[in-house]
Parts: sequence; structure tokens; C-alpha cells
Amino acid sequence: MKHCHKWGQKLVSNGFRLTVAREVILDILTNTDQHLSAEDIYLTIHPHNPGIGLTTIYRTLELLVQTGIVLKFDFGHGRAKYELSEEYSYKKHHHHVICKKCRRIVDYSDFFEQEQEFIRKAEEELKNKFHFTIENHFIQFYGICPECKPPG
Amino acid sequence: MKHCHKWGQKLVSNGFRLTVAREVILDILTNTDQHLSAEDIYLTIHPHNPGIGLTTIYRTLELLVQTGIVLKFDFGHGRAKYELSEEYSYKKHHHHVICKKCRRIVDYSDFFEQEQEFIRKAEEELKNKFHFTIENHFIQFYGICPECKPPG
DNA sequence: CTCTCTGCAAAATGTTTGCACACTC
DNA sequence: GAGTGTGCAAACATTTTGCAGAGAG
Repeated sequence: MKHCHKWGQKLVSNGFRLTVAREVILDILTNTDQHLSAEDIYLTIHPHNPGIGLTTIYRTLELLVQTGIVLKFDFGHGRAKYELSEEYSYKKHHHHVICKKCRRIVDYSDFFEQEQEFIRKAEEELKNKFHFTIENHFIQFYGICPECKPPG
Repeated sequence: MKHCHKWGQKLVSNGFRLTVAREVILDILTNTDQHLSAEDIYLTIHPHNPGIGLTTIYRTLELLVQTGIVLKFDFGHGRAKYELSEEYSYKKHHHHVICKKCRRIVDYSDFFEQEQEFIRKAEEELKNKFHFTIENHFIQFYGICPECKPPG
């Protein structure tokens, strides 16, 4: 067993078991650089682990979101997408650029200094003005990618 | 008839008719400061216009999104929410702060200068780096509102 | 008279739940 | 054994679609 992953400890310390299904799902999420839907994960897993059903995937993802290991995104395309949260991912914190036509999602993490500063300040301002405790933020840009752009 | 609304002209000039159902739906959207789901609109309309069905509302909203009159939001709560786009709304451009517990959505449009500047620059950068044509952006902060905060 | 728009009922889609069994501690 | 975790099938909620009729130009 490879309890070496940070998320393994997190799960166990939260009183959950590190089952095969959960390991497999977390492995997929760890080794992809994409944003996967429950079904994406199911299809990836299924050839090697036909025993793991869609239900388990949904339940595991919900668990992982609750535990803060995974982030759930809604890009408005009818199905939720999941990715490891910054703390458990090799990827840096990033925002998303989404093509309205082909639905391609591009990560964008080359923030200029201003961006970090903006977020920090915005969260502070929201705290002062609305007394919200901000936990996270989603910044998404929608547009047309070069491939989908009409020629000319 | 009150063809006076900006959206009336927009619809007609795009080759669509300004029907009663469409007018009613647009009136609701014009006169609310909330983010309405298809069902919200249906329930608001129904007492006065029992003839307008949910299907029509969905079809109208889709039409309005295509035409750019309405923006569709997905806050991850299972149903899409709609509001007039800046161009057709009395409201200023704004971002959203969402309570994770009670799902309350607060608009937030008191941008400090930095925010506008950040968006302008980000869009420019995305254009240069990924050759995306950016059409709009969604900035959402998630957290816990004061009412939902555990006391103490 | 044509073409858009609409309601109804049915379908489709993504997600959740009930239940009985399997597995771990 | 007690309690967690799971698959299957069924339930669910939201949204979409087929079709035939109503209404506008």
C-alpha cells in the first residue's frame, strides 16, 4: 500500500478509510492535468477496475470535496468537473479560460503580480463590507479559442 | 405596446418576435435585483399568466442568452440562474459572493480601481498568450455569510 | 398561407438514494 | 459483530425534444 500520498493521510485523519476505489480515483485525479467529470473518471477507470461503479465515483467525489481534497467546478456545460485542490495537486493555483464553442478549458496560472494582489484585497474588502468569510474563488474567462475562430 | 425597451429592439432586429411571453419574462428580469432560475420565473409569472409554460421559459431564456440579452450563471447548486446582461440592465457590472451554506448570493460592484485594471490586463494577456477572444468573465467568491457563521 | 411560437407530454441527462451485501477493524 | 463502504436499480430534478395546434405577419 502506498499511503505516501498526502491525501491518504488527510482521509484517514478525517476518519475515512483509504479504499481501493478511493485510491484509484485519487490516482486518476493526481495524474491528469485535465478537468474530469464523474463519467470521465468512470470511463478511465472502468477497463482496469470494472468493479467500481458510477455511484461510488459520485460518492467519493462528494467526500473529497467535503474534505477539501478536490474542487468541484461548474463551467455551465451540464456536468460538474473535478480537480485536485491546490494543496494536493502538483499544479499551481490557476484560473480557467473556456472556449464557448468547443468547450476547451485552458488553465492560466501566469498571474502578474497585480492578480494576486487583487484577490487578496478583494477578499479583504468583502470581509469588511459584507462580513463574509471567503474560502475560495473562481475566476473564469469565456471566449473563442483560436481554432474555433472564423478564418480571416 | 411598450416597444420602448432596448431588448425589444434587439430581439426584433435579430429576426425574432416580441411575444407576450417574451415580454413578460423580460419584464421580470428587468424588475428584479435577484438571480432567477427558470422555475423562479415560472412561479412568479404563473399567477398572472397561467398560460405560459416552463418549456417556453426555457426556450426564451436560451434565446435571450444567444442574443446576449441575458447571462446564464451556474453557481453549482444544480440549477442555472439568469440575469440581464450589463447592457440591458439597470444594474452595474458586478461579481458574486456566494454563501456556501445558505446559498445566498450577494452582488458586489464596488470595485476598487485595481479590479477593473486587473480584468482589462488579464483579458489582454489571454489574447496575446492563448489567442483567445475573450467575451466575458465570471468572478465568484465563495464563503460563509455572517448569518451562517457559527456564533462566538 | 406560411412560418414562428407555444403547451403538453414524453424523453433525456446528470446526479442521488434505498437497500442488501461485502469488507474492514 | 459493528460500522463503513459498495453495486445495482430505482428515484429524482432539471432541462430538452417531438409534435400538433395557435397565432402573427
